Amino acid sequence: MSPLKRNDPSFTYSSGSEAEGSSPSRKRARNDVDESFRGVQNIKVFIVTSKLGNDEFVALEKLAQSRALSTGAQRKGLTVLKLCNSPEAADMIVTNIRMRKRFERTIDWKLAKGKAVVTPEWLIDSVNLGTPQACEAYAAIQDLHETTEENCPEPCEKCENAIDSDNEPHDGPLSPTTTEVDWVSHELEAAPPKCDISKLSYLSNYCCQRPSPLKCPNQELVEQLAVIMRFRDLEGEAMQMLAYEKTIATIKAFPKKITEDTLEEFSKLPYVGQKTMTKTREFLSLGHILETKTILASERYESLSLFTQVFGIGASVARQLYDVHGLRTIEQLHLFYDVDAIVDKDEDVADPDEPPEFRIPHALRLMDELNLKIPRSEVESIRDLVMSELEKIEPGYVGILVGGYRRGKQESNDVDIVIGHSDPSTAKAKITGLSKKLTRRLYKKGVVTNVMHLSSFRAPNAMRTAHWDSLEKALTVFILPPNLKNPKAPRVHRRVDLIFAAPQSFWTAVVGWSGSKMFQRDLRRWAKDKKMLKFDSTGITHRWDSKQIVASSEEDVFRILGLEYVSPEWRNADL
DNA sequence: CGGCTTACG
DNA sequence: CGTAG
DNA sequence: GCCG
Repeated sequence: MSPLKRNDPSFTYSSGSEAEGSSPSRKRARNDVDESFRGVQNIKVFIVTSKLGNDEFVALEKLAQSRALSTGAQRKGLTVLKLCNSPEAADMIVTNIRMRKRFERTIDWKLAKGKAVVTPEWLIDSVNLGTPQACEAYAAIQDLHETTEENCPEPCEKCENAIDSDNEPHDGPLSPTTTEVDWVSHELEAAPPKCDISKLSYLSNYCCQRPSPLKCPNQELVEQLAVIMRFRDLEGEAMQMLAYEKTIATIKAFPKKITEDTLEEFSKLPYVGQKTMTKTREFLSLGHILETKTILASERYESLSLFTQVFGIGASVARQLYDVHGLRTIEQLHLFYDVDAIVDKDEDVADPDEPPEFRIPHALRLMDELNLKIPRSEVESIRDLVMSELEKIEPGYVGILVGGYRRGKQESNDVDIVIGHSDPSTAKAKITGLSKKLTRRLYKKGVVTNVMHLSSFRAPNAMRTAHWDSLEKALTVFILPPNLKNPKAPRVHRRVDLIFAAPQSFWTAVVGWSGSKMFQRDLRRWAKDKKMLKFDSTGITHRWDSKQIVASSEEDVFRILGLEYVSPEWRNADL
């Protein structure tokens, strides 16, 4: 039957996330932000150097620094990991040591009994999953297992769940009994799913209720349909394109290989109609879709695809270039836009303080580089560079890598970072204007070469009551400074999107910018259709009175919407 | 046959 | 119309 | 192109 069977108790109260208080909505009406966004919880972490290589230690330090995590339901606000220099001051001790005797030589045993003593994997998983993990599964020393559980800094619902599922052989994150794990490679791997995907259903009409992996069992069919989808887009058939996007999103969550045996079940899935079935049958019998083969063989598709790869050229301009100007190749585009001449002209008027705007000639020159995939390690380097620059402006900024990286993609097309501030009382002031300030600094350092788009907080809208836009964004081009380890490594221009979020928008921004595109669209569609809520870049608001509902964690966003939590690795509803 | 995310530049 | 997820 |  329908997977949408639950009646949502949270509907009446608009948010199931209130920890206390019998009339949450009235309280919120008084002061939205301060009531719901209660500030920072610091987790102080001490890392034991023994039994860690220097590189490993440095990597762990980086992980623990200025990292924003979401809290559980009981506490509201940001959780920030803080490194500290002494074990006495710490809440948690991270160690790679497993033997009690060796550990006792480093840390006083009585002291350790008052802390949570965990393996490096706790740090890695907590950062990768975006929320502090229950310590129980990560106890480093057998004899400290119980005290570690008791002293875990986030004793919330997750710990209860962990106890509930105690007898279950959870193949969860990492076995605490494992010794000598290759944890550096774990850091690079997609985080293991922590959501309960058994509560999701691939039959839902909304992809935000389905578990969508990065690669599905029918990935080849998806690729074939995606060609038709792109072609519909290029030809300006937006609704047909949308239909293919939805069909693809459905298939991404279908866990069975489509064969003659499963074809009937497949035909009943949402957004799988007659046209899809015809094409799927072709794929089953021929190994490809007939229309896809035709499209791929056409010069028109090849040229239009090529043209739209240039930032600033969409389907409409691409068609005009093809139909009106008769252009076919990138070389012809270069001539058409007179790239060399415009570059010279631009250099004459360039402001040394402000990064030049990004126009089509720039995009053309950099097209080859910008189309290169970015490995996860470089995504992380770019994040580290941005965060260290922010640290110089003022301490307390936090950043989360979002986009495809967060969904587990091994290679990204661009880098997306949501930036906030850990002190909610001053965060708005510290975020306002930061977009321009940061990009200017990075431009002067030679890291940012261009800014394609800058937006800032808008003035209050006269029509609506006290409603500020709470996102700033900077769409930029980066080039990293030479790598000291191998100076000869090629340096490539990269697209980097920086999103600056006020505290009340932080977690909705993280969810939105984590994508996928289709996942985000269906969250908004769900909010509208089922919950009478509006989900936009500023957050979630009631449609009738425009009162904002502030989410205090990523999971809170799902709770507010009355949805099961879906972790980022399962939000890959797009191709 | 209307609707399909939403906003900014 | 182009950008973003 | 598919759903309600």
